[in-house]
Amino acid sequence: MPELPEVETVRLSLLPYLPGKTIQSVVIRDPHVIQEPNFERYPELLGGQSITSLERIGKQLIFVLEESYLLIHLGMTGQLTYRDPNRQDTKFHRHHKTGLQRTLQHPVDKHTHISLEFPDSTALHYRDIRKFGKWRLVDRSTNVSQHLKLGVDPLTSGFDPEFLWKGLKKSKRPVKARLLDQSFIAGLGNIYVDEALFDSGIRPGRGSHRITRKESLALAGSILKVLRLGLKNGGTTLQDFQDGEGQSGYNQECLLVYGRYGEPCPRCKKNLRRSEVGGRTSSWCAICQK
DNA sequence: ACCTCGACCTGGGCGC
DNA sequence: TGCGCCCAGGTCGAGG
Repeated sequence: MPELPEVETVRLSLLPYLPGKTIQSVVIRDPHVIQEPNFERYPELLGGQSITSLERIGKQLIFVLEESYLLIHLGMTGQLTYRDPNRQDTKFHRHHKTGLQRTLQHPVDKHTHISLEFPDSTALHYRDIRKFGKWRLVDRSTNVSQHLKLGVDPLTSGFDPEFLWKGLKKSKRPVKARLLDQSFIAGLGNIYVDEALFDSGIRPGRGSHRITRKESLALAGSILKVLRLGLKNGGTTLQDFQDGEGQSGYNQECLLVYGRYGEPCPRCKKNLRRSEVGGRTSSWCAICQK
């Protein structure tokens, strides 16, 4: 689920609430997603620290604490929601599948594995159905990009057509697989890669090293275009995604090719093809993408 | 050094 | 209604 626009949507939605809050207690119901250090030390290490700011590199969320970085990756189904018990439930806005209210009232259920509790009785809940998410706690001296082997975030100044072209030249794998490599570009996933490749007219199976300089220029623009659109639409909600307040995104309504194989191409009307590229299901147009 | 593949999980949708 | 199969936004590590 969560690619760069979804993770950024979560970050932005939590920004009004978390910075300045002090972590009073940590409730761990299922330590499955906690990587390092051992989860038993979390209450001791996190308790009493306050949250300075919230940052993001690619799909990685970074809680900047006084003495640590709390690194949270949402995996496929991770959700972070802020609960304020003083806010009213809004019964008319329940998620059609999960039943979760679209307010600040994310109730603890069997998938809510970790909660950070604050002195004002509000809390940050981590819910993750498939448990592919990961929590890590590292020292503030850590270089997060280096530590997690993350490449360039496309929404930063390090990302430009020249960087893209040079990076694409280095691999003979399919261009789609290269774009999904988080140590090259941090933040793209299956949805936005398919969308960007369609927008720039490039087949996902083309050899990465065979993408021309001119195509890289178009592709760089398309990547930014689809990511910004996703962000503007509050992320793509296929099943589970919601922001920190429980709101679904609506970018799924703007996807042109992802998951639409068999349907007519929005540009030429010939049916979109489906194939497996880099181990991921891909949707593309044999006419519009070369 | 590179790449492909399966594993890690749970749940939804579909065909029978 | 129920079972079994396939599929899903993402990494990771083992092995070729």
